[in-house]
Amino acid sequence: MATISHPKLDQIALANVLSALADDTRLAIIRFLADCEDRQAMCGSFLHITTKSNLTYHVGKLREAGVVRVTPEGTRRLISLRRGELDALFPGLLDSILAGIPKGTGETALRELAAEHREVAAASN
Amino acid sequence: MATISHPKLDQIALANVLSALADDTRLAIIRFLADCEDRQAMCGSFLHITTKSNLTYHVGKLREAGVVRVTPEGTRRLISLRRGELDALFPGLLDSILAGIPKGTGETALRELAAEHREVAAASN
DNA sequence: TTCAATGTTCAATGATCATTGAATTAGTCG
DNA sequence: CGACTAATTCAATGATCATTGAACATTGAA
Repeated sequence: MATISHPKLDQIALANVLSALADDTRLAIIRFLADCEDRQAMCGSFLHITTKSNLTYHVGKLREAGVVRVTPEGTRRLISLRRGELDALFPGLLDSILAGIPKGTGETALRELAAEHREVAAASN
Repeated sequence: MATISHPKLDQIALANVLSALADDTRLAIIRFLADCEDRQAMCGSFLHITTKSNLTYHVGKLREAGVVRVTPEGTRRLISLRRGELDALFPGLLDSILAGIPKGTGETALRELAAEHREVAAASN
């Protein structure tokens, strides 16, 4: 496989970053990564969220938007937040988003969100 | 038309807000609104960005996500950022996004993009 | 070399998106 | 009333999205 490509700093666009983060699955991923601090996670760390091929898809989105860095290491891929770079480009953005992710986004959250959805849908008209 | 509906605070979800802001047209709109400070803008204020019916669409998106408040006033609709409410829910989010919107997003950008397009089209011949 | 573990690719599906323009509603003023 | 302004609705289009599962590729280790 060709080497994994990442956007350079000047190729990271706000709209793309927002678009990449505008999804519960991907919010769950970066929330997990933020908790990992320095230690890096691999794709398999997120299997509680969704399936493997779906993770490939979502991690790819995050990578292309410049949110995440993916490093091959043996048979795995180590994934880390591009925190410093994002902070430099959009100060405060990542922090405010991480702080705003509802607790439980991901696995268990799916059922909860489904319930919420029904309530909201019912209430909002 | 039935009264215009807006989500309540507890109905404003991060993913929806991000999704609403993940678009250059809508970024241009909120950038304009932020400049307006207290004074409110109407839909017509954005006709330099795109067409009327397209504005209805985008303003609707922003409203449903809870980013913007729309108030009928005579034959117009006054549009304002729900700044205080968003700041309370997601401190720092709106500011960091507003600060990160590239200068020229909107109108002028359209011409630039069109120029780019022509170049690309010309180059691929 | 064979195996198991880890991810990727691909095609298909259904959903949602952004854009367009014509027709329409709604409010205001002469 | 009738003309005017502001904005919405609607249908159509093409694009992109998220999800799924089966088949494939890569690596390290037995």
